[in-house]
Amino acid sequence: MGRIPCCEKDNVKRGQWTPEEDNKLSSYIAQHGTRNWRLIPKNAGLQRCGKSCRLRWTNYLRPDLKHGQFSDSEEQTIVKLHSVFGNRWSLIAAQLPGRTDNDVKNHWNTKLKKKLSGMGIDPVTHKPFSHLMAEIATTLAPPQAAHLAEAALGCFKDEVLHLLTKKPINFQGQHSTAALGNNITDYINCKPGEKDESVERIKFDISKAIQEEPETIPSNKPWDPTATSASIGMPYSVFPSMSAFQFSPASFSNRGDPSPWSQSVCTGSTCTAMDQQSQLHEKLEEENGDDSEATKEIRNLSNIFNSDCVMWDLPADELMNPMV
DNA sequence: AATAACTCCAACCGCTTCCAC
DNA sequence: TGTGGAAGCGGTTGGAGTTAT
Repeated sequence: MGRIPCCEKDNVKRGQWTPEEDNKLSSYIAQHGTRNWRLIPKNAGLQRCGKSCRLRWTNYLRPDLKHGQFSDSEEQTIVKLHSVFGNRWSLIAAQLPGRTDNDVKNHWNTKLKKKLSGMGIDPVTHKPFSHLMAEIATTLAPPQAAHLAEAALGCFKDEVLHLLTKKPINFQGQHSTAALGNNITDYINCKPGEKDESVERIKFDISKAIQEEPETIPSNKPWDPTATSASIGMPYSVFPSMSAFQFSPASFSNRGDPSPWSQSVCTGSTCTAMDQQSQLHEKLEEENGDDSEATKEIRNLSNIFNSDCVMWDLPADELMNPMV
């Protein structure tokens, strides 16, 4: 049963490559190219599996590879593309000359994920944790919402604890509007023995929010006209040039991206945000007339979402390998 | 100085996709 | 159209190096 192994496992060496092995592989490939990986180790005089040779070549020996630290702009590109494609490392790496999917994946797992968590952003959805929790509270009806909110708190436990205990975070005004932000600030400032109590308070606020009328809950949604830029509280200062680094459902609706990732992200309340926004726009026009301040503000928000500064609105010509 | 804890990344594993026949 | 082998891909692991206690 199962597949035939690509090589005799007993006769192949595993583990770290020696410089001598690297030389053998590099010089063989320089002469003969990379056709048929199964024959390469045999012909190059290596006791390695063909798969292992391929990996060593593509991830380390290839002359066009860039070794060393990722630059700020490379990190920005990874974050932007990850917000669109998720863990499609090869797709992301294709936009970074000299970087492999393994490089990108490792860098994401060891650095960028923590960086985003430290900024209060969920690295999976690219949304602020507080926004996710508030969204659970505002979009679901009790009693399911209570259980889901509890579960969500459990899911994000590690990220939240990392966020709260290791990194000093500037919630940029979140404290002034969001109850959850308030309690998170309390959590940061409280003594170690009081942390459990703070977690309980966060949970309590979630359940309280669930029981309140939706209108009374701070939405933390950037497309919500009642939420000012300060109340949205996106502390993106880690990437200085990413002031426009905002999550926006507009890109999904504008591009009609059929990828499973977009589809999975573009569900529930986030995907209907533009609909909600346009409905609100119409309603305000009816109530206040076309030139009222409120109507203008909504229009400005619409422009922001439709402009190129939105985080994952990468113009096609900016991509190394435009994706289809 | 010893060692425990943590970080990072190269390499491996197994599943999926591609392609020649 | 179906099949089998090769290549591609993403998740996971192991271990070397570094930092904290």
